[in-house]
Amino acid sequence: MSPEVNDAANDDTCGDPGTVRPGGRTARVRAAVLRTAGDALAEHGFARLDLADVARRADVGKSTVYRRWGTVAGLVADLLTDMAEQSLPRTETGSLLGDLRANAELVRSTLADPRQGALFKAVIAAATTDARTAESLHRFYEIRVAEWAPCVEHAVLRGELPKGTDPYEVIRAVSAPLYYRLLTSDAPLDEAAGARAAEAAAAAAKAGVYT
Amino acid sequence: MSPEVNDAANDDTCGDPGTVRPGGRTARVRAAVLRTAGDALAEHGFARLDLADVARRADVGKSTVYRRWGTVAGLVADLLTDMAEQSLPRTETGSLLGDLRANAELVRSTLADPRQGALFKAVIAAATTDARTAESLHRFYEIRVAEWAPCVEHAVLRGELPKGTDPYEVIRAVSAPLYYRLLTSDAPLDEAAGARAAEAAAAAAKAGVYT
DNA sequence: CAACTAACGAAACTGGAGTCCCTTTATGAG
DNA sequence: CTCATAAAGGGACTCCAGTTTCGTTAGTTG
Repeated sequence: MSPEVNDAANDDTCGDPGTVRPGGRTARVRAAVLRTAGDALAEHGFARLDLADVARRADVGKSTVYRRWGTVAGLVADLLTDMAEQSLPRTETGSLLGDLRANAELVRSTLADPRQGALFKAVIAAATTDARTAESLHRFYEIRVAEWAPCVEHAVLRGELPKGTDPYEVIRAVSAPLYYRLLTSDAPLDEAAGARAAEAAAAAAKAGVYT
Repeated sequence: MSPEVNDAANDDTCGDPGTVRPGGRTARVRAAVLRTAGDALAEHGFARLDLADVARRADVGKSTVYRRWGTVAGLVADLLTDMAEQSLPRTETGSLLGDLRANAELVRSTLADPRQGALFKAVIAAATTDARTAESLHRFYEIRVAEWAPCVEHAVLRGELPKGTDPYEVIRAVSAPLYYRLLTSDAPLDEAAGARAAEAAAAAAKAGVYT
């Protein structure tokens, strides 16, 4: 199913729809569909998302959506790629704890926001279903983590953390408890939770757990 | 929809199907359906689970499944209730780090197991869709966390941790990075990851983060 | 500014998930 | 053991998500 890469003799311009002629209309359709998909995901969650409804709400032909994205999982994967491209600026406070607190607060406020929180939940749920979607999700988080890793590297250079500390693991340690709470508990994601996440990661890193 | 509790004048024996006459056949059907549902969830994930297929594979009438559980979310909620009842024994090693390591290894090996890991992913995904399912999931984790909280309480009594440490938060801190890795990364959940999770939680707790 | 064609849109079609209704089974009470 | 009925089973029916087809629109190229 779907246009796949054929064995040989296929060196002509044959890509997925949207890649060969990415002109104005195509881009407009993509933007409208992705925005609508985000809204629908945040509203009804991943399971109740059907492409026909997205097409209707985005004022786009139903067959267009099915042709370009095919399945819910495929659409979510593309949405994640789009989200990964929108990079957020990182603040630098000068101390490890300050930086981790800033990161924790950014993550916390995002997840605590009703729309964004629901969207992230839906996207994580979608990734459990489809391998391609999972790959997109993993790449998304890899990019986000990499954006904040320099904070930890600087802390190592300043001597705040032991040499050989894995910067990625420290950043992940900040997010982990927030996501865990979002998914497995109904407790609110308040600012105290964010602060605790940052402090715990800093304490563990200073103890040399992530070397 | 579904038989709900009516306001008044409903004091006769009117419960959801399966509660009034929970005899052999009814219990057998429930067991068969839940087992099959677990298998199907682990195999295809939450999105591709349809009750008709579960009924077929469980050798149970389709209408029976729809009558008793109604929706995929309802079935998963019941499955979670069933899982919560199967309590796992807790080991006690005598030191905080030892206990947390044991807990981490239990969680890690469960999530790393292909079938169990996929099942947990699916169940978490299902909970993002339906409020009742989410409630069941939250209760499940509350029970599991409560089972291990005494380890932390004992550590406080032994003087290993500062007074006023929240036992639940420490136990959650052990699981969080493992679940975060399961859901947002394709890195394997090896034993080192489990050990690190335990050590990080212990270090943070000793630093007084969870007071 | 044509001509070409990639991509979109409208509408008919289809298969299977979910519903309904009636029949059969077997549980639990007397 | 017998009876009343809770619950399961079977199968026809409905409805809509997803597919297919074909005509239309609008980027792209020379």
